[in-house]
Amino acid sequence: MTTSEAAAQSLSIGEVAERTGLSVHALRFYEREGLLVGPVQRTSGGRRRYTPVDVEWLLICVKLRESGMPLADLKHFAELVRQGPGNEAERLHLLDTHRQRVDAQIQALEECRSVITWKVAVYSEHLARGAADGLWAPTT
Amino acid sequence: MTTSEAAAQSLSIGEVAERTGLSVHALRFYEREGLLVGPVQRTSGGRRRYTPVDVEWLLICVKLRESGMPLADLKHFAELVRQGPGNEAERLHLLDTHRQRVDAQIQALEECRSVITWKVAVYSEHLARGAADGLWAPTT
DNA sequence: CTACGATCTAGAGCGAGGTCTAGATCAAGC
DNA sequence: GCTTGATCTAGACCTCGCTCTAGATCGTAG
Repeated sequence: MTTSEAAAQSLSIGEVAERTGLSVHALRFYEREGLLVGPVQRTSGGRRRYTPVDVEWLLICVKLRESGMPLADLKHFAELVRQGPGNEAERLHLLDTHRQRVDAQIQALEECRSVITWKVAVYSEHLARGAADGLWAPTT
Repeated sequence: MTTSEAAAQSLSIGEVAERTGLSVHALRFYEREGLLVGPVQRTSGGRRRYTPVDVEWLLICVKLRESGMPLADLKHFAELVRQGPGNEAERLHLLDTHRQRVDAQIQALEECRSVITWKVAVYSEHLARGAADGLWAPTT
């Protein structure tokens, strides 16, 4: 890839915000916090230029955050990647641990869902019978 | 139910904390914030005594919180219940809206899960092939 | 009666995860 | 050259949801 091709593919912070769903504030915050793998390139004027690899990494960050990974873990993962090859086992462990947490979360949510669904059914049934049943007094 | 039976069934804040998983601090906080349906009864000495109905409500609160309902919504729900019969439609709406959010959350988590699973598979495969493949450089 | 642990109130403090502000600079269009 | 909008930095500020502290009181076991 030539320099001009790289420049053509690179994106401004605003464009990256659009593509990732993160705010420009959050993007700068993530960078300060060391959550990115490399330092973001700058134009001669000092503006950030994100490469497609940067964006790919950010999209993964978004997925990990969305699923509840704390910023600290994300930072740790970024550090491992920065260190380069040799620590793949640790990266794997980090991801797999998180996957287990996500599984637990899904299960917990499904339990909540069934409790809520049951309550919704109770109210629906009551309303379907109409106000005629004036004595019904839901405790909750 | 006689007064003494009610007393026998009632629980101290510590016992309720155990049964609900909330801390005693959180229980007092919830009360202050108006998240409970009624005022908690007190002993002559001023200690709280929770009824089984209080505990049942708290268990529902826990499920709703666990599934991401904000305290403000929980408070709103509690207010509706406090107002008594007549607003069941609104309660239903509140719960059903939340159920939809939970569904969306579960779906989002499942997407995250599949992204993570894929990444885990990539690393596993790499590690299974061993370090012989020295040129492999994961971008993330 | 004395300890000692549980509970009380009011209010301060905290950690996570951003968000926003001020004031300056950059870059593109007219 | 001038205007306008995007971006820059450093750092203050915010919301949420508790958590903790201090100092007093209650209540039970010995």
